[in-house]
Amino acid sequence: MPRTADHDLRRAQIADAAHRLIAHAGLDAATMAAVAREAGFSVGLVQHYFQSKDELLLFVYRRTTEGQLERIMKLVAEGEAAQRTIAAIMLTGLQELWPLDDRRRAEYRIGRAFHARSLDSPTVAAVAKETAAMVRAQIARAVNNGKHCGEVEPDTDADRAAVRLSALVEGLADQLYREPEQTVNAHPLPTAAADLLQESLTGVFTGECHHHDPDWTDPVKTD
Amino acid sequence: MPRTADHDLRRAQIADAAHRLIAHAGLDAATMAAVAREAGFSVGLVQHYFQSKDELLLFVYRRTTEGQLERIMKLVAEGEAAQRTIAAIMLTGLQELWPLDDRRRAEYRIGRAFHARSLDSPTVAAVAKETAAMVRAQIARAVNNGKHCGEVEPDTDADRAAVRLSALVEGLADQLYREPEQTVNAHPLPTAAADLLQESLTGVFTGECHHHDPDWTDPVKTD
DNA sequence: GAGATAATCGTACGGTCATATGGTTTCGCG
DNA sequence: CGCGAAACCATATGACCGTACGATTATCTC
Repeated sequence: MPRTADHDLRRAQIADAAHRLIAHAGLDAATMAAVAREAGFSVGLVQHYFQSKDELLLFVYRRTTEGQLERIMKLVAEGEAAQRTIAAIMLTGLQELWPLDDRRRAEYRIGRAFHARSLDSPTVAAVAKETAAMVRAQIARAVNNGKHCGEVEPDTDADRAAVRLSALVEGLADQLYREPEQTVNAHPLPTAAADLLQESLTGVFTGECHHHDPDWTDPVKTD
Repeated sequence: MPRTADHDLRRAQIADAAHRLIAHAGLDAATMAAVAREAGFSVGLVQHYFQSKDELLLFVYRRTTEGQLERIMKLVAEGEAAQRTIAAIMLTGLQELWPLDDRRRAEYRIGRAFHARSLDSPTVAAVAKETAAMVRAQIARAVNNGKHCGEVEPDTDADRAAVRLSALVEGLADQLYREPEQTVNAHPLPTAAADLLQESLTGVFTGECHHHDPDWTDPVKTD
């Protein structure tokens, strides 16, 4: 057998290079040559690991959104362990989608770049749809779990709340990126946005938690 | 004096052609050659009326957002004339920003395409910022007028409400485009979104209107 | 250690795009 | 009329990009 290399590692290195380029200068800057240079490989090698540029870009997009979701899941698990209220956990978790530091700003830029691409690329659109559905489903699940533990009124419409909250989070993300310096009544926008999100969460999670359902972070079942 | 042509008309014809192309197939499809063909002119003529492609695209973007704002203003004026409540007028007006028919879908696609471009182009970003600020300012103004006529509690924070409402509208627009078929508790998403917006408006416009201030639609003063 | 094969590289090819340039047509006005 | 300038056109230019392809290198196995 011949020379070997860690296939997944190479793909990750290349994807990371593309990730950096897209975050720094947009999709147009992520040419095959630029990605190869950034990764420290030749163009031919990038081609060796990705059959086409589209495949590479889709891989990067998937990777980025999955990274975000995983980080949120981790925060949820930690909040769970610390016995925090569902509302408090969500307040922290959802802010992972906001451009509040370099890492999240990069993810936001990538998300928005691919969002535009999704308008004309069915494959990218599918990932965007999937991700959005995932976020909504997790929120809905959290609300439903809130019912079981007493944080949420039993007649609350979880799906409706999920649509509302995810829309608010997405819209605030755009504003935060566009006008980070903006102030609302002397509060910087990041603070104001967090307040608004908390307020909206309080509108749903009106009660106090009586017990913790350790399963509420489980993956959504499609039953 | 030499041959004459309606300069503004030509620019509008070219911009319309570009508008159609971007709406139909994205910014990448709007090449100089494609725009010229769509408009029925030669490439040289397009160059004659726009010094660069960037100038053309910025012109198209400006035109599109201004068109949206004008349409909203018109709806507001009509609602004013019909003595409708501020909340009702806003419910109608803000939906102009949602991709609910071909025209608005086209505008949404253009808005999102340029939104991505704004991440790396300061000039485009400036227009996006301007537009967002305009929308927010109009909402804040409407809320303040609501205070004068009794629809809004006097201690309501108008700026805060404007940030919240504009974020919700923007986020719902994305969901509406991404998953128009989505249903929330047996309601189609467009209906559910309108309900959600109305609900949020009702959260701000809690009272009844006692009189109409005919000036509340005036352009925002920067005093 | 030899050869087989994956890993890696460099480059060439075909296409597209924005822009530059020079020419042609049209028409207002003296 | 005729001429000059703007309106308009066709094509050349130079750059860049995604991909194809052949060559080279390194390492695992026997």
